[in-house]
Amino acid sequence: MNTPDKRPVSISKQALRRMPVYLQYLKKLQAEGFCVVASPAVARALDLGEVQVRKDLAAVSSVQGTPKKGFPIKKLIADIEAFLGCNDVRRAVLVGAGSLGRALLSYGGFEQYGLNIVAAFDSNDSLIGRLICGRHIFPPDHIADVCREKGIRIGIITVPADQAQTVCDRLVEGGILAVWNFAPVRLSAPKHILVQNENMAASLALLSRHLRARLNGIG
Amino acid sequence: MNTPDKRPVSISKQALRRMPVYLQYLKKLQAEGFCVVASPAVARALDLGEVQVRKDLAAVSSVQGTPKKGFPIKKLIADIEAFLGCNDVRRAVLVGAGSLGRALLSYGGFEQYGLNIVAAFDSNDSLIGRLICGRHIFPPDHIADVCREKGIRIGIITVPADQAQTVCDRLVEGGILAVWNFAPVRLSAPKHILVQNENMAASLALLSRHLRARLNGIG
DNA sequence: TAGATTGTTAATCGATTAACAATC
DNA sequence: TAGATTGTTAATCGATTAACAATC
Repeated sequence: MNTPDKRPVSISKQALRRMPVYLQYLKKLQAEGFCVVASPAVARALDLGEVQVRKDLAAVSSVQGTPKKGFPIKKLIADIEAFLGCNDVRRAVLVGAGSLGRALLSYGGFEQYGLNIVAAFDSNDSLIGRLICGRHIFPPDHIADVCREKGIRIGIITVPADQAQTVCDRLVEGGILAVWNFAPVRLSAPKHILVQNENMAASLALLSRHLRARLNGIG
Repeated sequence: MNTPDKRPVSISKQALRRMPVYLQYLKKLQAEGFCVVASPAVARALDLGEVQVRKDLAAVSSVQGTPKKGFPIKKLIADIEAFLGCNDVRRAVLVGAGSLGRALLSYGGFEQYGLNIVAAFDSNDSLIGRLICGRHIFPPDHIADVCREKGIRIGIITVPADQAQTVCDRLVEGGILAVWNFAPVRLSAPKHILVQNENMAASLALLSRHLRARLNGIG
């Protein structure tokens, strides 16, 4: 069992985003047979600052690191998993079984973080009733009912932009608490609902501009 | 024609990430028949700070905004597109035609930002030679050759984690300048290569922890 | 012991927000 | 004119980095 709330660990949003990266790397090290790792090594491997890593790990680790040695990998993995809530399984539904939706359905990697997609919805009649990657496809007007019945907390939106708001409303109606939005629109939702936008265009913009700078010698 | 380098417009990384969001919204407004928009309205619609929007728009707009009115939407769209480099088409290749790879191949939205995926690679024999979403699938050992021949600058990696580094090396060998990496690993590449990691696990971590806080009343 | 690594405090850097004069 | 919105400077906030004493 994990120390239940030693303190309300405060950590920056950015540090939180780095946690899955550490987790990934630590698991790799573990698979390779290592038992202990020091922050400078992690920093080098992941191309991050030494102090940053030291601070991040200190923030989530339940044990102190040993000077000259580092942290026990196994414990660190358990701590990060506990911190991220990988252990409490969270059931989610996905709306929009188009290509992106299916990609997410078939991707097994999210289970590692406790996300379990239990059902999917699509307005396409030819999909309804079918099983895609092991999930039943329901028609969109069942969204609220299914969510309520199964006590779902997370909704994943992978429909086109113009349908996203309607879908969001139905999810909220069904008692969802968090929305992971892949549609390129801002959704409006009650304040207590967390809307996390996945914005690939933003990344693309960054990439595109970097490239431009390189080619033109601007930046 | 756009003002060629009025100044080496400096803008924060965060602001750059917001640009596609503005672009999206402005296009929507334009489609609805609006010609002018003021930053407070944009701020409200996108749930951002007024000053932030004002500053962001001022940074990229080629014309001053008119007090009490705002900005001409058409011009603003053109400016943001020019700023992001949506006009210079950049050809890219994609490696890994699994479910995520196909999702990206079938997604038309990136063309809006000047990204054009011209070929794909996969090690699965049953896919090689086929056409997926209009792109030919080649075997992985042609990566470097194809990139060199076609003068490709961007490589998109959607293979499993353990193959990503090899793929990256081949792309670099083929003269790629930027890598958009969807595999959950840090890639090592020469310093002049831009590696942009698309990290959905990071978003999921944020979402998951928020949800946890809400449910447990931590934060 | 000597040296590497730890945890932490203080300084720096970057981005957001508040405040305000200028303008249509 | 009055009022809304603009652009910009200064203040604040948050995150990273530098510095250093403590420790195995």
